[in-house]
Amino acid sequence: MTATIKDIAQAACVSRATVSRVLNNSGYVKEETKQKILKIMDELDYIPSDIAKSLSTSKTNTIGVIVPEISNPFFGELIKGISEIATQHDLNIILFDTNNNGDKELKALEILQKQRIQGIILTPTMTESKKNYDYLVKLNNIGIPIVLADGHVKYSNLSGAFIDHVKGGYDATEALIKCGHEKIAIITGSTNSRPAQERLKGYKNALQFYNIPINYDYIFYSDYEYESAYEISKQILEYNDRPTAIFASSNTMVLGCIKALNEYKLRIPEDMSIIGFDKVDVLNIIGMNISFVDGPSLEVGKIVMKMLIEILDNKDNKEIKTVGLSTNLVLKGSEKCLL
Amino acid sequence: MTATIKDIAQAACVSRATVSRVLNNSGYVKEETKQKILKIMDELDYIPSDIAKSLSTSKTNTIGVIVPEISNPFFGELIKGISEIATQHDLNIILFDTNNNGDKELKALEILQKQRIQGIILTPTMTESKKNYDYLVKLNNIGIPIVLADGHVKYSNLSGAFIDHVKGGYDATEALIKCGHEKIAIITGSTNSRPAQERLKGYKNALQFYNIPINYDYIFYSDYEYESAYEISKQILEYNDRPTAIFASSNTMVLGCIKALNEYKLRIPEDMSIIGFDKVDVLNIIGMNISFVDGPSLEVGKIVMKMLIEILDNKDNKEIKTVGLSTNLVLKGSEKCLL
DNA sequence: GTGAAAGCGCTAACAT
DNA sequence: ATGTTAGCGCTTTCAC
Repeated sequence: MTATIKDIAQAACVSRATVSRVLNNSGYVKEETKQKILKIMDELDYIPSDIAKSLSTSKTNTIGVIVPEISNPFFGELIKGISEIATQHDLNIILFDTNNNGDKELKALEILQKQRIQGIILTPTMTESKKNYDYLVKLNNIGIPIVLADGHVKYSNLSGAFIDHVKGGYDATEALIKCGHEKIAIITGSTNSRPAQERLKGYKNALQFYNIPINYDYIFYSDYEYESAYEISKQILEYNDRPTAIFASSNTMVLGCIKALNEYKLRIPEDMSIIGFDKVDVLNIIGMNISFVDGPSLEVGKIVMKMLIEILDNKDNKEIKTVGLSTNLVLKGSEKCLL
Repeated sequence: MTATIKDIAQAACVSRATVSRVLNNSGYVKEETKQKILKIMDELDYIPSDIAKSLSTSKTNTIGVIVPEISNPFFGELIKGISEIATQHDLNIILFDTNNNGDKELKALEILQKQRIQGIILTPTMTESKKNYDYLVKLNNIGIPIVLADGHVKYSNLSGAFIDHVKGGYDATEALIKCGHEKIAIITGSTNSRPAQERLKGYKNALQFYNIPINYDYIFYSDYEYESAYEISKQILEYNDRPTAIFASSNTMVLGCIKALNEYKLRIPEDMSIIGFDKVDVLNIIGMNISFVDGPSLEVGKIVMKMLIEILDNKDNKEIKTVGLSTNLVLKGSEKCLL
């Protein structure tokens, strides 16, 4: 087995307390004995046990991160942001991918509790409906600081950083309107997704502001998957009164939309204008210029991590904080100007 | 603070040992007392400490996973595969993204050692050159089972599962040859990447087998980034004796290649045939049919995890195992038939 | 400056 | 079927 603090102490003819002191650079220890101890540590390939330290100090210096889907680049960026700040503060990350599965999310929370991690950053998978009782009870009584990353949990009141999806939806729609479009379809996420609801609201707000009547035949509910967006897009293209523009309000759904357009041999933007939501790197790389609303995922990651650290440094302050983040409209020319 | 096993024992008027027994379903305990204890655990919101358990049992049931770049879908899939098997065996995962940074990789190894994790799955970032001495020493003396996931480490001898990149390169090149191409360019990864070397070797082997002389002007060294692949592709397109096909041997590099072709208004495959390496989901989704060599990333993940579990279950057996995995050529029509 | 000793929360012989 | 007890490897208060 590996050497323990006891072995080091014996070999150096000092007490374990002294070894512990040099380990943590705490308290006084004569330079000479310090050097001796360090030398012996090296010789014996000593590696301190974080487990024992955690048990002793009641601090694990580890946080849990729970996301619905790692492979979605939005969360990849989010994690990168979290990771960057965490590393700066010597915090480790235990990561859980729930695969959009609420039960896995609950399970993850339970594991993290047992692991005695210091805090949790969570993007919940069940944002609205599904009033899973066990889940809410767990979340509200978990006794570990939680910060939400761009995902609300109904019936609970937690700190977090949230992207302004209403503004994002508004901006995208407004951009199309300003190009002269009036027949604008939206493919939105499922009704129990709050971001989806908000993006839709932004869409409606923009239309109202510009006095364009809302045509409910132009509002399509998808499920964030490209397949359904593809089917819906085909449906849109078959319309008698075909829209001139489509706001495909997620990075996956815009792909389904593009696929449908390709199949119908329709060009972007000559034959159909489109705007997406969230960046799709590959499209930009290959030079396919699709305008989109950019959600600051990396920044959200950094901010939530900073918020969590502040909470950890300031345990007594139980106040709930909420940070709003604005989206950024990136126009690449996939919206045709009709004026 | 949270309740401990001691609190439960006192409240239930039993010893801590008995509580521990119901906790682990081990040994005998009367149904009646068991129920009483469970009830009290529930009332007191008892959550056992994995930390204390780990210290006591010298088992953390946690493994470390180190990858060079989470956002690359290849590693996303890999992690999914690992995760799936790990969950089945109640193993937790601590994830490290080294961002292709060798120092971070070394740091990750050190943290994992201190965390007393049971084993490591590693895709090293520094496959060939950079004979970082500290790193090798660490790797060879770490005292924790390591399984490599499709990445070799020179001067070390570790178990792992590896994709047959030679065959992948061969298959791609052969497919082009069989379509009648003779002037085939390859954009390969950096010379210190073993997979890149192997893919190149496959390319050469195929040419030789079909008696096509190797033209070293057609071999281009990139760095796995799309930008350089883009620059190289433009260079290729400017050639007097322009190749009729390009084998862009990674998922990022094929994008740079496509970008260049788009800029030159060249159609695939009418004006240029291309084959990539590793799948790019987005391309398939939007209906852009690019042929590619598919590396079984998900399967690699599952296999390495299973290998690691076997090692953990069988500590005395120190034999080094190596599993080879074949690639799969997926033809989508981006190679024009000249015959 | 350094040591002794108790304790963090749990497990696992060994007793009974 | 249950209790006793000695650890696991480290920190930390209080003495000296």
